[in-house]
Amino acid sequence: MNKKTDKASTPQRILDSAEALFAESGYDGVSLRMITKLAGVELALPNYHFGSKLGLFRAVIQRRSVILNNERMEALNALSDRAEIEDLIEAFIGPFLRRSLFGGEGWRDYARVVAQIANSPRWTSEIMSAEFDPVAIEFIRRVRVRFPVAKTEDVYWSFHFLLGAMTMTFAQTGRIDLLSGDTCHGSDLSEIHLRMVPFLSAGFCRLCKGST
Amino acid sequence: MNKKTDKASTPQRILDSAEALFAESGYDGVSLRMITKLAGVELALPNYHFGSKLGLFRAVIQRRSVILNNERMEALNALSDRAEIEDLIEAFIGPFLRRSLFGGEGWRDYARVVAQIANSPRWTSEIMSAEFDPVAIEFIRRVRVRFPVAKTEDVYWSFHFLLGAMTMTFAQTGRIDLLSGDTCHGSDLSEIHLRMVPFLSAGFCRLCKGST
DNA sequence: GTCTATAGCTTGATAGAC
DNA sequence: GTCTATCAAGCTATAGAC
Repeated sequence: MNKKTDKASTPQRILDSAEALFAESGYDGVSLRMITKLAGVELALPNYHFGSKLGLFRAVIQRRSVILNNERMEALNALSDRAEIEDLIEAFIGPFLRRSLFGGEGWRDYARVVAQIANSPRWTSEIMSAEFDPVAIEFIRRVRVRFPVAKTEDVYWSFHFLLGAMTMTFAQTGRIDLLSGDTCHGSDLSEIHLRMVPFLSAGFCRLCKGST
Repeated sequence: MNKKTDKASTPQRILDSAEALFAESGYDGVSLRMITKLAGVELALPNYHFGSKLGLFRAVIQRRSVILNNERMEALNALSDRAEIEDLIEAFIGPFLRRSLFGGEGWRDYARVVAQIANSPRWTSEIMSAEFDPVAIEFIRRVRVRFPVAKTEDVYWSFHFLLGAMTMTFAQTGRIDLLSGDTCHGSDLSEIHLRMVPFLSAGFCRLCKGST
């Protein structure tokens, strides 16, 4: 039984348990029985509250992507049209980064689920585009304002590289800890923030400034 | 039945079919029944040739990672100690990129499987580190020769961002095609090569040159 | 090396009582 | 909204004939 969810409503308990398990083993690696056992509820309840296993999966994603997208959109709208690329990238990745760092296990697990769906063709249109395209489009619009001479393709590809680096990093797979012999820590997101924004900003500048 | 594998040996046919299906739906999203049906072989044969479903999964990865790692190591060893960061990155990602582009469906599917395991904590030590750490370590060693003043952490994190951008890009999820309204094409890897090496090189320079 | 048959278990979903 | 019971289908793995 999940300590954090003992007093939460049934749908919340189900969402929390599903999120934790999906993060570790993916959509098909988890059964409704595993989820309901962890949540301490009956097997029939996920289907009652969410219609189906797929409905539950979508609900797990949507619950936090709504919050995240609001925060990102607000951060972008707080910037002037003359904002530097560093500010734009900070607005896009900052909310996700801070949630992963300070938001507890739930947000960390959510980031792991996002990394999985972002890297599989299976969920591309069904979930990724549906959930994240509006903010992505606004981010790209502002990058083009910042770099008016940039080719359209260069902006999209820069965003794509950002997306890959971001999703893998926030998923905290443990790879960099292992590879670096514990010199780097995937869970120390302040260690990350210091490096991800400059790294990606430099990439955008090189590609979008027009001066090759 | 798979046209390409009609005349191949049974283990090869099984590997090819498993690769294609794992690429789309991941390890748990695919059953031995689906694999053997696509391969046109009996249900018992994967277990005979590979011991278990997990053994088959490992074999799918290893078959091509051995080839890939040899090519990458050779490309790195062909460089002098004074090679530019662009050359180092080209040596690391070039072989994977060219295989994905010219290697046919098998290599494309392999890249999709790699993206999934690279983005899940579940396979980090078991597969990712076991298969890819040696080349990663050699790449990082050479980056540190190129940037002697760089902090250890900056080099590892730069590599991590490279890894995220690379695996998602080569997985060809279709996201950038959809997002860009078919302006960019995830399958046009020459379009990618032109942008990924500069983007990542700029990131490495910003982080590892020591001049913030 | 291949094929048939099957054991033993788990799966998602639901019908019906409360 | 919850709980029990259950269904039909699917799952991995293997034993034994050829």
